[in-house]
Amino acid sequence: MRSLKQIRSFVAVFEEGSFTAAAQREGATQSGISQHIRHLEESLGAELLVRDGRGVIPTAHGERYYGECVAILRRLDLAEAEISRASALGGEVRIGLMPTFTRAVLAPTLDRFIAVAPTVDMRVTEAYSGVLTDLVRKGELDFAVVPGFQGAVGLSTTLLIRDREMLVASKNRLGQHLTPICLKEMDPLKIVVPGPQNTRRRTIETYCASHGVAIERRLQLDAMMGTLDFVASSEWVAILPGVMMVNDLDGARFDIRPLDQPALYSDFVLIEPTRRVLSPAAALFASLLRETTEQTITVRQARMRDA
Amino acid sequence: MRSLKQIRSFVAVFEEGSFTAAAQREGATQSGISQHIRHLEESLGAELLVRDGRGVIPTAHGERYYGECVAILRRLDLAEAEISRASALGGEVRIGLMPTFTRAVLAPTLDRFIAVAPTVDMRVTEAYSGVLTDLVRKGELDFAVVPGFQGAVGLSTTLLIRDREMLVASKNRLGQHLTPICLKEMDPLKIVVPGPQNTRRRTIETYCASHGVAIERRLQLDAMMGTLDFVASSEWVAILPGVMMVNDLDGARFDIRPLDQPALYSDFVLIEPTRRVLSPAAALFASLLRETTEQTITVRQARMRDA
DNA sequence: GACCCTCTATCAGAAAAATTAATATCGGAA
DNA sequence: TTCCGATATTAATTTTTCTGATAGAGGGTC
Repeated sequence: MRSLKQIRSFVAVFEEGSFTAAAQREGATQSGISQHIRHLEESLGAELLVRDGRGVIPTAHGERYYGECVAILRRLDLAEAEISRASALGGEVRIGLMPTFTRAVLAPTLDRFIAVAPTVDMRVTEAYSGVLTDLVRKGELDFAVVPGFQGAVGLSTTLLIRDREMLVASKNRLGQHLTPICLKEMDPLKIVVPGPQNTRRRTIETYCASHGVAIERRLQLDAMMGTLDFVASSEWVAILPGVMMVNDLDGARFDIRPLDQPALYSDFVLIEPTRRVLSPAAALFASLLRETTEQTITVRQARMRDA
Repeated sequence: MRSLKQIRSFVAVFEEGSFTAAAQREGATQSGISQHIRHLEESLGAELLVRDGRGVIPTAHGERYYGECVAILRRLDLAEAEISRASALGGEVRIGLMPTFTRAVLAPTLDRFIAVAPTVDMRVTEAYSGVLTDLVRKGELDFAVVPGFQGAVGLSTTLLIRDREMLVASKNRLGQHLTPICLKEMDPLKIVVPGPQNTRRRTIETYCASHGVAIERRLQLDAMMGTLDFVASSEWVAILPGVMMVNDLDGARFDIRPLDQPALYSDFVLIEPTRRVLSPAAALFASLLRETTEQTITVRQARMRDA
């Protein structure tokens, strides 16, 4: 009577907030999902979801049942992972990274990963956090690394790294490379910022507003690589996570100075679907990514002490 | 791909140790069970059970997977119980009791239960522990109360009550009713015992052998009521759990004296299928049964102090 | 309020999966 | 070897699931 398909359908509808979206995610039709939910509700003898013409809202029963269902799916996934993938580093790993990570730490991580797990079919998607979050929830990525945030339905979150934010400008424009800098004491900034849909935008604006940083002009640029290129060849500056800039610590192209008074830190978290368990290969990649990132930060701190 | 039917089939085969028995329990055919297991093994890419011509033996993978599966089924059952049965005292309750319990504590328990849960369809099966255990494992009983023992696959065990064993004889044959008695100091016993398939047989033999109790003659009688009747009208004695004898504390029919030096205690446990969760009604009955039994024991202890 | 847009429910036919009964096969015991 | 009790296999059948089309319900907009 009860089936796992019904449960998976319910979890998908709950997380996506919509039958239609759930159908897409599960590779099914809206009609099929609708019937699964109906049968589930009938056999439980209780409503789980209220259809409100504009999507669905779970009932109290639905909320509780969802929690159990996710836990059950996860446990099943874990049990099966133990048997079939049993420590074999194979299969495919699909991860999502923001440009922050693809710029500098991806390459060395990949080097190490491929050396250890040569047979894994590796796929990296570069996108901004909103897109990555959706892809992870849909199950199209094993995990993604995104800015720390306040949770999302169906995702589990683990802190991967905490990194310092840097003021970046072209060479010889900021003075003492790699030494702390207090923005409040500078001339008004001509600053490049990402669009409002980007989590970083709010972080930066909040920092500037609450610490009296003067801004002369603001330029909205939603391309990370473009931002760096533009900054390198102009008098504009940008605020970027330090982890992006590890290959430019020599000062050949950029002046890089950590924000100070107060320092600004950004969290990056690993998100994965709660209903699933990371494969050994994916878990390995995640730990290598963390290690590599931590090493680059350590290297930078050493350089900063020297400077 | 994976389905709950497959998982339930696997759990049944594991617990019954046989495809054929599992098929019966699940109300399916042996062929269907066989296919479910095959699909499960194929999709996991691992053997779970070794067919050895004389039943099945789980592999190491099978053992681990079984544990997870039971936990998952139980959790699902719990989740659904919370929703559909939500504290409604209804449906049916099927329990199994040994004659030990049906003789004296069943009636008052039923009285109390029916007063509180008048709409429940109540079914009591009287049998010895082996039969009850099988019925519980097959899911045909919600729970049963049997002598404490060393676990069985697929069953969870909870101690219900610990009771003192009594020497029972017809009136005026044992001397001081309700006072402790040391068997070693008695003349050789003419004792009625149950057959070797009964758990009590071993308990009694062990006690007698290890505490120097002399036995003149032994009579094997596998009927509890018959035993009592025979004892009441002869010079034979029996060793019985105190809880059976609460209605005979007045000494009108029997002399009853607790074994002493050392006292002999018997545990009675509640067994239920691990994969399921007791319905609220069943749980209520279990707790009433325990309460009632404890009360009878308390009453007896008061009488014993007086004696 | 009429209209439109988006979402879910329902239905019947098509496809897929589970189930069965019959039978083959295997392994151990006498 | 032969038999017995068990599981595996197979093909036909039954049941369930899935789909595509369509109907209906609920908000937003003009």
